[in-house]
Amino acid sequence: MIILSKLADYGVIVATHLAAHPDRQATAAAIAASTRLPRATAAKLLKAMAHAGLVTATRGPAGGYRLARRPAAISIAEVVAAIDGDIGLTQCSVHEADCERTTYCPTRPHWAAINRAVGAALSAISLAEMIGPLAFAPAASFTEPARDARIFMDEPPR
Amino acid sequence: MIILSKLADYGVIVATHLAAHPDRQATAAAIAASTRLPRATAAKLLKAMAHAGLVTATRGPAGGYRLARRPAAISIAEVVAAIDGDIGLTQCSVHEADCERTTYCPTRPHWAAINRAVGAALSAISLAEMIGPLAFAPAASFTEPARDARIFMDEPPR
DNA sequence: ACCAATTCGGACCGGATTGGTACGCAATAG
DNA sequence: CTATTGCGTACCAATCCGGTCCGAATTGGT
Repeated sequence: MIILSKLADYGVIVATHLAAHPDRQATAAAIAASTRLPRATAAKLLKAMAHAGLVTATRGPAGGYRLARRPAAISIAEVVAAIDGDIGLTQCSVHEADCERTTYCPTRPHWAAINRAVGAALSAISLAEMIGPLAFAPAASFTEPARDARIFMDEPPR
Repeated sequence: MIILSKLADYGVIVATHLAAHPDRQATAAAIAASTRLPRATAAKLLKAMAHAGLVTATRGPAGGYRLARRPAAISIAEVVAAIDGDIGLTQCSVHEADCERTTYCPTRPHWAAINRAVGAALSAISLAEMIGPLAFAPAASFTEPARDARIFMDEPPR
């Protein structure tokens, strides 16, 4: 199974590209060319990110997109959430109301915990870190998972 | 965005139900009734798990399903993988060949690391733990994920 | 001050994947 | 032998994803 949608994946690529040139103002077409993505798709992604406040857009000639904050202040989780919506493992993590099993399903509280762990993993890495070489723990400690805990937690979110 | 597919979610519910009664031999119909799932769907899930070797099936009258191992020896990751296939964040994590961006895309190594983290989170919890109360650290340190953000679990859109 | 080029913004549509179902076959216990 | 149960295949429906189109806003030139 693939966790991230293609669009979310592309969105991170676009955001990373913007982070690599934080000073320049780039048009949607230029970004599409640089990332080898279809123009319309890149435009759609940028639109979503602008809506979420991650990038600022200026119209008219000499317009274009630019990151709204410093690359180090934008996490992967935010980019993904801007495109695909909030992150949740299961249906009931996102729409609690839709799950009529709430009362007797014993798995729900556990999902919430795993949920936070996954979210933390995506929140812990910023666009700035995405540009350079591996900047955070290479997860060597995860090869043997060892229950009980603190799964990702060797990486305090800054 | 929802990470687990509905079927994978259901699969965990079914597996958890089996783990709650490890001695009993349960028919697909009985499991479906207990979990309030459609019979055909439950059967499909059980078949997939049997194929992956997580449950054993015996046919004929008085047949049914049973966990192949002790509940503590089956991880959530295995159940999910049995139904949805291997876990990967992005397309290129699963089919490396399909990504022609391999050479210049700077984000790929990072994905692999996050990938391991997610996999570890799902591998770290077993069916046995899924039955009882929260058995591992609820990741309380991440409840405030950083900066403005508040990415998860609040639920604004729509 | 107007016009026009350029750029973003929202609505729409086709297609693929997923979720769910139905039917016929194989195996086993009574 | 027969009834019950799982096994496999094939099929249908629906949601969601990915992509394209056309309209709205803004700046720069004239």
